[in-house]
Order: sequence, then structure tokens, then C-alpha cells
Amino acid sequence: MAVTIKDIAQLANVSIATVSRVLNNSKPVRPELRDKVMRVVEETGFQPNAIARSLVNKETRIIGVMIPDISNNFYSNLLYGVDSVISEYDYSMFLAISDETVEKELKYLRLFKEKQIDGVILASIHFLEGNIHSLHEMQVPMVVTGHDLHGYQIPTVNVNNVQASYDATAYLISQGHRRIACVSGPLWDPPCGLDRMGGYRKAMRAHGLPIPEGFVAEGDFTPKSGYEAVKRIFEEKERPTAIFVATDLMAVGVLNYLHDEGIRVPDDVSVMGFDNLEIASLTRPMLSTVHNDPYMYGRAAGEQLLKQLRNEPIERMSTVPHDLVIRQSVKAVL
Amino acid sequence: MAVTIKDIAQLANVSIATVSRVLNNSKPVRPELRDKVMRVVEETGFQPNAIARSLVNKETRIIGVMIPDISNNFYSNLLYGVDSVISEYDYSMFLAISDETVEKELKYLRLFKEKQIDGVILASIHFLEGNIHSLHEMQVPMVVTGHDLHGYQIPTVNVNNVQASYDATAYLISQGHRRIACVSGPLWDPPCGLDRMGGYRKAMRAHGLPIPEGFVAEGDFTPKSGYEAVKRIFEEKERPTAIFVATDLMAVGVLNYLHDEGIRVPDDVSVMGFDNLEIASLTRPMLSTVHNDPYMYGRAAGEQLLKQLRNEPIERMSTVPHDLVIRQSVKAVL
DNA sequence: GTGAAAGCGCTAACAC
DNA sequence: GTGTTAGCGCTTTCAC
Repeated sequence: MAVTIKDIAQLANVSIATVSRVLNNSKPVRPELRDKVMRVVEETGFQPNAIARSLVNKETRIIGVMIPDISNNFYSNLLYGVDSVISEYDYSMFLAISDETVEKELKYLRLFKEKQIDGVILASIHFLEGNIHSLHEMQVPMVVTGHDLHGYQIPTVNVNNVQASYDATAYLISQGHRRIACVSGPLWDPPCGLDRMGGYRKAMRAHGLPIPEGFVAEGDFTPKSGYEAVKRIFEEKERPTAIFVATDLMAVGVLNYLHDEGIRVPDDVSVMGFDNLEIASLTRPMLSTVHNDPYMYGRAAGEQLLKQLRNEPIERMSTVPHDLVIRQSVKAVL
Repeated sequence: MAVTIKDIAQLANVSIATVSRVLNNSKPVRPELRDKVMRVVEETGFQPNAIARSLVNKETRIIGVMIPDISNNFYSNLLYGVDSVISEYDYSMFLAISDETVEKELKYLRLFKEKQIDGVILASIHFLEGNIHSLHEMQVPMVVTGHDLHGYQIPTVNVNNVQASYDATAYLISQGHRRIACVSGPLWDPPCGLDRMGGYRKAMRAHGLPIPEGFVAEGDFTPKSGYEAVKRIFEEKERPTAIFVATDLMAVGVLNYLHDEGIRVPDDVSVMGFDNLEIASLTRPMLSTVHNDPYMYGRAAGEQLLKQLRNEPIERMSTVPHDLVIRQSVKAVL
């Protein structure tokens, strides 16, 4: 049986109220009593029961974080960012892994409420469109990242995917490329699918460049899907001189296809990635890409959430900055 | 204000005990009452308060997982393994990231107790040797992974690092290599440092092969440290024909050094990794390595913990199997 | 400054 | 089968 405040009170010959007061510094206590209590606390190795405390305080100091897939480096670094800010304020993390299923997302949302979590961070959730009401019903401070959620009063944290992809494509164009293909993310993931492809299209249009049929292929985040996508592109009659790939992971697949086909990067074709995962600097040639730091997403999301918890004003929509990382996989052409 | 059992009871004209009974199916309730209660529950969107429940049940259905570094793919996959087994039994995860500091480890250990966590999984903790008593004091079901902890009554989950490294080295020898170097993990991490290097040494000795001065270099897990370590080895007079690298991440650094120096793999030198991270199949050439699945670690640890929670008998020390994954980075020599 | 007592939301005897 | 009640470990009025 664990030691309780009651035990401490008896051993120290004071009331449990007094013990509580010295433990929380909530009210002045006569020094001698305070010392006596502290001594007993030391001796017994007493640890307050946070559950009981939460029941009365209505605060758990736990925040729930939901991510679709933890084996994905992007999300684990996002977690790292969240943790780095919340742990500083003595909040801890309840981790919910949804495995990309709406069912689990909804289950964890319910669990968050039941466990009386103080706040929630939702990354790249699927169940939106049709279940947003679940979010509003929550009545729990919350921030979502990886979705735009325009028109809802829920704070979001995101990069400007359209602009970043535009910048990446424009860079390719500035290096003299004109026939530029695109391996996009899956269309069911708006940020990596629609938005990033949108930025690419926008840049091409703005520079008066055509997008031939077969120059755009869709992947599903895995390296393998990048491999397959670029294969489809290269089996067309017309070949690009550069490829913009919507995620680094798929870009690795693209690099591998090119390698396996004996097509040299960047001499024969240039490749531009997106995300700047650790792996981008580990490939040979090293991948030029868009820096999109999940750690910063996490920090930003954590900060927005903490602000809510302190009732400070927050932006409904914060944008985390991006920039281009130029390495070896893009070459200028004449 | 959230809806409580008391509210439900009033609205349904029953006692709170009855509501509790239908919610938990803990005792038979007359169907009409049960229906009435359920209807009110639906209408109000009632969610039970898990905190209050935990206070009386003395069970939180939360298990604490402590890892040193979540940006490391190894640990995030371990988490995935843990989650995959515990979530099936309706346990959820409280995540503690220690950032490799003993201070935070101890802090989270305390927090685990305060939050009345039901069980604890500790991965690659640092504070052992001098603080093991903290673990015993815990009086909480627990399993540790990434440490051997011989002589203590704490269940562990591990690969046999010595044997696995032995096997990897023996494989290199079976391919005709005789001059084999080793890039080991840091010595402060016994499993990846001492044990893996130990397996290498043992295999060399068993086959009567010498280990020349300068054939062993220590890295610290990062690709960069692998790069530097193998550089030191290759700057010696005598060159190896094969290298056993204690972790894949460092092996990527090794591969990159070799690439940058124009030394071909596997034609000029063979490289054998350890871990079988995703990246091992993404490098060119693809890395031959030891399969050491953190996901399985996680699953095994989770299973051992669940057994304890059910008071089932457990093994004090469970070994997760390893095997060799042969890809392209090793070549047979005559 | 200190203690007695109420109550947080729930479960589990215990009576009926 | 159902309701009443004690109590989980804590914080916080409210008296003194």
C-alpha cells in the first residue's frame, strides 16, 4: 500500500490539510511544522497521488497527441517538438497512434475526453469532412496540424505547401529546366497531394511552361511508390530533365529507380525533394529539397496549445516557415 | 460543465448505482431501466470520467514508456510495437522522452508513480548502476529492454547482441574475408558497444583471425561518426576487405565515406550492418545487415508487461530472435 | 496558522 | 434488482 497524505499527517501529528499546504505551498505554515512534515515525507518516500489531485483540480497536466503513424520519421520528430515545449511546462504526453484509421481516431478522441486530458494536438487526421462536429463537441483546447481547416474556429499549424512547392519548382526553372515532371503525394492527403501538386502547377503556369500528359504521377508516401511513379513517367515518350517529388521518402525511390536504370543524377536528370528528412543528406547524390521541419511543427503546435491553456490570445492559423536546401541532386542546364 | 453519472441518474429517474451498473455491465439491471439509462446517455453524450474511476479502481489502464530519443527510428518503431499489443487490451501509452539525461529519467520515473501508471517499459535507460534501487522501490510492473540487468529480478527483453554480431562476422568470414574491421557503438552503451564488438572479437578469435591495431574504431550512433570512424581505419597502413558496423545508421556513414573516396562497395570492400533499419534497403548498394526488429522488441516488451498485469508467470529474460539479411554490400572473395 | 469537514465523480458493499 | 452510503486521496472552504 502506498503512503498517503493521511499517513504523513498522522506521523507528523498534523492535519491532512496542513500536509497538503506544505506540499503545494498554497498557504503559509509555521516553519517547524513544515519541517516536520517534510522530514516525514522524505522518510516515507511519499509521492502524491496525481489521480486524486486531478479529480479535485480538474487538471491532469497531460496533453493528448494523435498521429497516424509513428514509424514515420516525420511524425516522430513532430512528437519530439511537441514534447520539447510541453515538458518544459510540466505537461506530459499521452500518445495516440491512429494507424490511419478513422475508427481509431474517433476512439482516441473519446478516450482523450474520458481521461480528462487538458489539451489535444491532432496531426494529419483523416476523419475530418463529416466528423468535424466531433471536434467542436470536444470542448477541449486543441490544435490541428497537417490540415487547413479553413472556416472552422480551430487553430491550425502548417507550412504553406502551395508556396513551398511553387518555390521548389521555380528553383528548378531558374536552373534552366523546362520539362519538369512531378511525383505528387496521394490525393486523399490534401497537403501533400493537392497542395504540393498545386504549387508545382502554379509555378509551371506562371512561367508559361506546359505540363505534358504523363508528367504527373501520384505516389502514396512510400519509397516504393516513388519508384513506381517515376517509372510510369519515364515510360512515356517524352522525358523530363527534372522531377519535383512531393516527399523525400518518395524521392529516395525516384533516385533508386534512376540508379537502377543507369540514369545519372543530376547529370541526366535533376531531382528535387520535399521535407528535408534526415535521409535527404544520406543519399548519394545528396538530395536538394524543401526544408519542412516536423520538429518545428511540433513546437509551434505545442506553443499554440499552451497559449490556449493559459487563455492567451492565439492565431487561428500559424504558418511555419520553409526554405530550400540546395545539395547535389539538381544541376543547371543551358 | 461535463455531464456526470449523477445527472444521468436524475434524468433517468434511477440511482447512480444503477447507472454505474449498466455502464459497466457489472450487475444485472432490468431491461427497461437499462434502456432508459442508455437513451439518456446517448442524448447527453455522456462520457465517464476515467480519473474518478481510476481513483476507486486503482487502475489507470495507462502504461508508461520511457525512451531516450524519439527522433531515432529504432525507438519510434519500438513504440509502435508496444502500442500494437497494449492498445489491443485497451491500455494506452504515456510517453516519456528522457533525452538521454539521467535527470529526466529519474523525473519521469517519479511521474509514472504519481500518475498511477499501471506498468512501465524502460528502453535503454542510462541511470542504472547506482540507481537500480529506484526501480525496485517502484513496486510497479515493469520490463526493461536494451540492458541485460543480470542479477536483478526485473524482466528484460533483448536480442543476443553478442551472438548476432558473432553471426554477422562469421558470415563475412564464410565469404572468404580475413581482414575484417569493426566500427562499434559507443562503449557507454553496453549492448551496441561492448556486446556487439565482443561478438565480432569472439568470431575472429574462433576462426583464428588476427585483429590488427587500428581495425576497431568507435562511433556514437550517428552516420557522421561512422564516416569518421571508418576514415580512421582506412588511414592506417593495412586495409580491411570487409567491415562490420555495429549499427546501420553508422553503416550509412561508412558507405558514404567509401563512396566519397571512390572505394567501391562491395567490389573493393564489403560492409555488414546491424539493425536492418528501413534505410538499409534504401542505400545503393543495399546494405546486408542483421535483422533486429525494434517493433518486435516493443511487442515482446508489451506482452511481458501485460502478462505481469494479469499475474501470469513471465520469463525473467526473453530473447528476441535475430537473423541475417543478405543484400548487396557483401561480396565473396577467394 | 491550523483542523474539521465537504466534495471532486465514481464503484462496491450493504441493505432492502 | 435497486437504492443508500461509504470511501478512493486529495484540495479547499470555513470555523476557530
